[in-house]
Order: sequence, then structure tokens, then C-alpha cells
Amino acid sequence: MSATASPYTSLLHLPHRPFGPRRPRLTRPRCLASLAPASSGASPENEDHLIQTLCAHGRLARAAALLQGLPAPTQRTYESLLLAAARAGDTALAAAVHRRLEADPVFRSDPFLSTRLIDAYAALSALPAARQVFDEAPVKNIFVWNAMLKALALADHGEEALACLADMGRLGVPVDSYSYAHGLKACIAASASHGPASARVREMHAHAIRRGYGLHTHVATTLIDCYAKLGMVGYAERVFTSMPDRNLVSWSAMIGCYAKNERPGDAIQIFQEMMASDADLVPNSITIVSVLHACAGVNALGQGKVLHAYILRRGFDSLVSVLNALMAMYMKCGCLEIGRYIFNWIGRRRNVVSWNSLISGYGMHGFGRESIQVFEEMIQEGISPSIITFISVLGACSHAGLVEQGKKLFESMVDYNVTPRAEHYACMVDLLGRAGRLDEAVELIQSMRIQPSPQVWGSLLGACRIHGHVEYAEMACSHLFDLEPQNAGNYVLLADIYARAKLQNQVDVLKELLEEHALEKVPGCSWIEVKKKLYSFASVDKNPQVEELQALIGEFVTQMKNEGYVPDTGSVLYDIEEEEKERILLGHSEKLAVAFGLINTGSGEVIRITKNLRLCEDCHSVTKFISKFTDREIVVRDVNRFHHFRNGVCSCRDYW
DNA sequence: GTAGGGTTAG
Repeated sequence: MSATASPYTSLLHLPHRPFGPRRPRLTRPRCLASLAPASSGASPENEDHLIQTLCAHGRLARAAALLQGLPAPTQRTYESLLLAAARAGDTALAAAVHRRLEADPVFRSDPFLSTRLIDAYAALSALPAARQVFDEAPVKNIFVWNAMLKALALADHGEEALACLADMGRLGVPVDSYSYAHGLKACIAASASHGPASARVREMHAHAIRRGYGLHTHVATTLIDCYAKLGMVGYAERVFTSMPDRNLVSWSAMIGCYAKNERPGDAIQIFQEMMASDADLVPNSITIVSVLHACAGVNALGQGKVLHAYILRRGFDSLVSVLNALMAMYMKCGCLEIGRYIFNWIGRRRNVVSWNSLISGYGMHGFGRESIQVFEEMIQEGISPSIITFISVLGACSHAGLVEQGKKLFESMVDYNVTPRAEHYACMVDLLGRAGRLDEAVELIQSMRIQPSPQVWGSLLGACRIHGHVEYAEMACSHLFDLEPQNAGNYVLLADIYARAKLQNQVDVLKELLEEHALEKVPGCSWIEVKKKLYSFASVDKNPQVEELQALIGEFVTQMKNEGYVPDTGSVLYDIEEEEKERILLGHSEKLAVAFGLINTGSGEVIRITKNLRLCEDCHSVTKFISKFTDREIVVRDVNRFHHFRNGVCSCRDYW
């Protein structure tokens, strides 16, 4: 095989391992009834014990009543009550314990209980109360400070958290690894008015290094996560590589970093490395979710199935988050029905994420009506649609060309208290634009009361390419070149539009612009999984096997020409002979992957291909023809959606 | 006796 076998195919052979730490043995539930007599005329120690037991069993009303009559609760009793109140969402109980503590001469100034109080109020989203405890705490040790920092950072009160950290510095309180971890989270949460988050994180990173905390496992892991969230993958890699000790969380953070930042191949590869490096590192549900996301990213169905088996072996199928990720993986790998099956299997445990996933699944497969139907079912079940629900369902309308339904849904957003964001406008511009209603799309953009994002203009540009509208394309680009000057795709799209309008001079100008900015367009690349191994193709590859594949395609093309097919050479921007243009078209990665699939799979097998860009016109027609000529089903996932080719017809009905 | 990583879209 000349195609490059992926380095991560050995995922198929997940090492068998003991299933990690055993579940903690449950303490034998004590019979509460048998303890009851202790409350009448019992010693205070027994009463303390009883309150703790009641707390552990969630019988808070009874525990609270007992607290009233207790002359001197122990520290452990206060703690149990606060933990139970937080767990049960019982703010009133937390407040009652708080009042009781304030009147307790022994524990009034106990920093440990101040920490627990702050934790409890934070868990109950009662931040002002947490703040009050902190401000009034007579003894503020590092635990109390860190509890406050954590409460602020996790509640996304970034500015306040950073101010808290600054106070520590001012008062000479020595910060520790916990302070850095929470402080870094605060850097992400703080608003842009405090400067760019990336600068804040780097500054705190430097600070941690100076104090000798830069390589601390928790601090470094948090750093990886922060850099991941900011898209600074290189920084995350450097931190990860330099760590002397990595645990499962550090590895999972790095896997998640790649998965989030569109580097699914690297995510799977580093997962492999983790599995090979240390037998004690047993993936947990969070690791699995990230790797599933990565499998979906590279369309690695076979590998995803291995993870599915692993999930069943480890019992992770009890976690809705894992099932949601599994369902999304199947649908993104072309298996819509399995996704639906898992959704049904989740049953009543399904949440808004499960619904969104199914809605977008139908959408990317071109089933707009089904997607809307699922949306309606969701509403009937009383689930509140989220921002993402609308992005998903509007996207589905766009893929299926359901303009009127999409407009209705867009207008209905306010009824569900979801304010349209730029993303929703981008969906609408796409919907209208694809359908050829460019004037309406432009009117919509002009009516926006928020700043149109690059995605909005990008949708318009994409629609102009489909409908050959030079004027609006120039309008979109006047914004895009300003908003994202480094995005080569915009220049290439505009050049394509000019080329089709036979404006060669303008094409040349754009090419010069590209060179001036030292920009290169993303090279087209396609993957295919054959016998559970991934093979990738790029049109720039120059090896003998590729010529063989091209020759096979060439044969099909000759047949097609007899049936009236004309190669779409208009998309080739180089100023070269027609024949040469046709040769370039033959080398498109998607065609190579199809040919490879034809040669290397059995006649009844579905050929599944992934492409990193939008499927080009020419590849689309050729693939349609091949599906008919060879009687094979071919499923192609491009950057936006799925195309199911069968018997010369594509599921997108040539609308994409 | 504090803590670090995750689900859905484009």
C-alpha cells in the first residue's frame, strides 16, 4: 500500500487491563430506626454521631432539628451538615449552620470550618454569602484564601478572583499550587477589558515558574487546559513535555487539548502513547469522551467501535455524557441509525446535549425535516432549547434547503428566551444564500444589531461562490480581509469566483496578495478506513500508487465523457492548458481515496471517506457516476456534511 | 482536611 498507514491504528488493540481502582466499598447502611432511641436522653456524643449519620443519608430536616438542641456540636458535625447542605442544594440549612457557628465561641474563628462554609455557599451559588464568610473570617489561612479564590474562579467571576489573588500578594500571604490553579482559571474567566486572556495566563505561568510551581502536576495540568482553551496548542505541548510527573488527568488534558483544537490525529496518537507508557494509567470516562471526540474528527469508525466495547467493559455506559459522545461519534462517522439507537437507549436520562446531538446528526446527513421533528419532540417534552439547539436545527434547514421553516425557527428563538447570536445569523445567511436569496441574506446582515462575525461574512461569500455573485463576494471580502487577514480560504474563494466570471486580472491580483501575506491554502486531504486502518491522501502526494489510482479514475472519466460529462476545469486557478487542468482534477484527494476504496474493499462494502474541505463540484459528479457504474454505496463526509452516493444519486440532491 | 481533565454546533 502506498498510502500512509496512520500511526494510531493500534488503538484497535487496547491492552487488557484490570479495570483500575475498584469501586470504594459502600459502608453498610446503618438502620436509622435502630439509632433513633439514642436521640432521647442520649449523650451529646451520640447526638453528634446521629446528626452525622442523618446527614450521610440525606435526612436533613431531622439533622437540622437536632442541631438546635445540641449544646456543643463537634467540628465534624458542622462539617457533615455543611457538606450535606451543599449536596442537597439546601441553602437555608447552610445559613442555619452559619448562624449557629457564629454563636459558637469554640469554632467561630476556626479556619477549617470557614473553608467549608465558603465551599458550601459556592456550591449553592450563593457567592455574596461566601464572600461575607471570607470577609468576616477572623483567621484567614491559605485554605480560606484558596476556598474564596476557587469560589470566584469557578463562578466565572474572573476579575474578583484576580483581585483576591492580588490581595494575597499585597498582604504577603504565600500562594501555593492551589492558588495558581484557581488563579489560572480566573485568567480565562476574566473579561477582555483586563487585557487578552492569553497574556494573563502567560504572566501567571511565568509567576508560577519563578516561585517554583511551574512543573507542579496540578499547576501544569491547569496550564495545559488553559492554553488548550485559548487555542495555544504549542504552549500546552511545551508544558506537557516538560512535566516530570504526569498522571491520568495531565494526559487527559493534553488529549482534550488536541481534540478541542482540531488535531484529532494527534489526540489519538497521544492516547496511544499514554496506553503504552504506564500500565497504571487506566483511561476513565473523561479520557474516553475526548478520544471519542477525536475518533469522530477523523471518521475512525472502527476505532470508535473499539472504544464502544471498552465503554461497555468498564461500565461507563451508565454515564449520559459518555453516551452522548458515543452517539455523536457514530453519527459523525456516518452511522445515523446507530446514533438514533443510542439516543433511544439513553431513554429518559437524555438531556439537552443528547437532543442537540440528534438534531445536528439528522442535519448533517441532510434530513432537515426529521431534524425539525426531533426539535419539536424536544419542545413537547418540556426541554428548553439552548443556543446550540438553534445552531443545530438552523444548520439542518440550511443543508436541506428548508428556507421557510428555517425563517420561522429563527423568529421563534425569542419565544424560548434565546437571543440570536452571530452564529445564528451565520446559519441564516447560509440558509438564504445557498437557496439563492442573496439580497435577503444581505438585508439580514444589514439589520443585525450585533457586529457580524467572520462566519457571517464567510457564509455570504460561500453563497456567492455557489451562485457566482461577484459584487456581494467583494462586499463580504472587504470585511473578511480586514477581520481575518490570515485566512487563505477567503482569498481562494474570491479568486475562484473571479475565475468563473472570467476576470483573470482580478485572479492574478489575489494570487499576488496571497504571496504577499505568505499565505498558503489548506491542502485538500482525504481519509479512508480500510480493514480498520486509516489511510490518508493528499493531492500533493507523488508516489507510484497514486498514479495507479489516477489511472483508474481516468478510465471512469473516459466512460463519463461518453455520457456527456465535462470536467469542471473552471475551478482550476492556474493559467495552464485545459488538458493539464483535467489532470489536476484527476489528482484530487477525494477521487484517490474512492479509487483506493474500490480496489481494497469487498464489493458489498460501503466506502466511507472523510475530506478536510468542502467537496468540489467535479469530485461530486465523478463520485455519483462511480457509485452507479460500480454499484457501490459511497459515503463522503466533507467539512460541512455527509454525502451518501448510491446508484448515481447523492443524498444532498446536489444542494450543498 | 483544599485541587487538576469531559458531553452538543460551526
